[in-house]
Amino acid sequence: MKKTILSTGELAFQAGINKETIRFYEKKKLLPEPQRTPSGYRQYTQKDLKRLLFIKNAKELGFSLSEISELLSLADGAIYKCTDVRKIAEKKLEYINQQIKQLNKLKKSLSKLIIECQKTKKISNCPIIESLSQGGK
Amino acid sequence: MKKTILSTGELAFQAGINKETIRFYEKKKLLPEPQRTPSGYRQYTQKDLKRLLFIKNAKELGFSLSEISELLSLADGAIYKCTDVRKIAEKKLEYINQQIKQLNKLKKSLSKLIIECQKTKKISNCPIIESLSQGGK
DNA sequence: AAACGCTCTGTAGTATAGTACAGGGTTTCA
DNA sequence: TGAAACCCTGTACTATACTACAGAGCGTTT
Repeated sequence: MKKTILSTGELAFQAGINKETIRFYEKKKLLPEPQRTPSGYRQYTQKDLKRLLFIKNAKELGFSLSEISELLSLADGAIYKCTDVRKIAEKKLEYINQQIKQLNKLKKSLSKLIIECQKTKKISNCPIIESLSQGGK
Repeated sequence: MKKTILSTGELAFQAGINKETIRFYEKKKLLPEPQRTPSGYRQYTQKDLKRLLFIKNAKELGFSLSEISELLSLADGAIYKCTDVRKIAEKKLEYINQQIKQLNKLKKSLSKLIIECQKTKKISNCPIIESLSQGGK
């Protein structure tokens, strides 16, 4: 039986997220301000837990908090457009592809330097250092 | 004919780097404290320019400032060991490979969601939102 | 009733890599 | 000589994503 009302600590535990982070997300408007007890303790619901897990999942998919904010606003709308959501995802995908491309380029350059370095018998004048010291890309 | 003594502004221009960044690198010990004129103006040499370009190149190769710091310390040593340098580069390469792997995973997940989203005719209940809302990876 | 643990608030610190600016002094050139 | 252009210092701000902590109040347990 799952509790319907959760304290900050319980919510944090259920979601596997730091308590402070929950307050941080509230400040960032990713989580709505919850009901409070008369003494001021936050009272979260299962809906909040779901939302928090949404954020967690989206983060794992590589979305930034501001992108997640966008996604949440869309999802919060009475009628959100699938295409709007897709647009964000596609933008992210494109960015990820660029990153992969860039990293592959770095990988190539770095691998080349490492191989050169391995072939070198010299103690000093490491090809990696030399290459970094010289101008030109 | 290249000037042998460069002011901060000239060095910045030659290296294609912001003036403030040069002071920042000095604070971070990536650049040594240069000679000064009697009135306190920094006097850089071609050696400093080279070092700055080293930093720039290394950054383009994906090294962080602290890694660059390590590389520079090695290069500064009277006798640095090529293998020490290579170790840093190899560590970086491994990290880059991990990043590529991780990004490829994200790419796959995101592509799948986008394709599902495209197939959907529904206005609401976007598969992307749905997927993010659900638990499980 | 006291102790312990939980929660509250606001502020400040962490890491990364800078950028911007205020308020002064210096150089250069017309 | 005086304005423009440059340089100096220190501090504060940017963005991202938290994390830590002090000092207070609340709630439960013994």
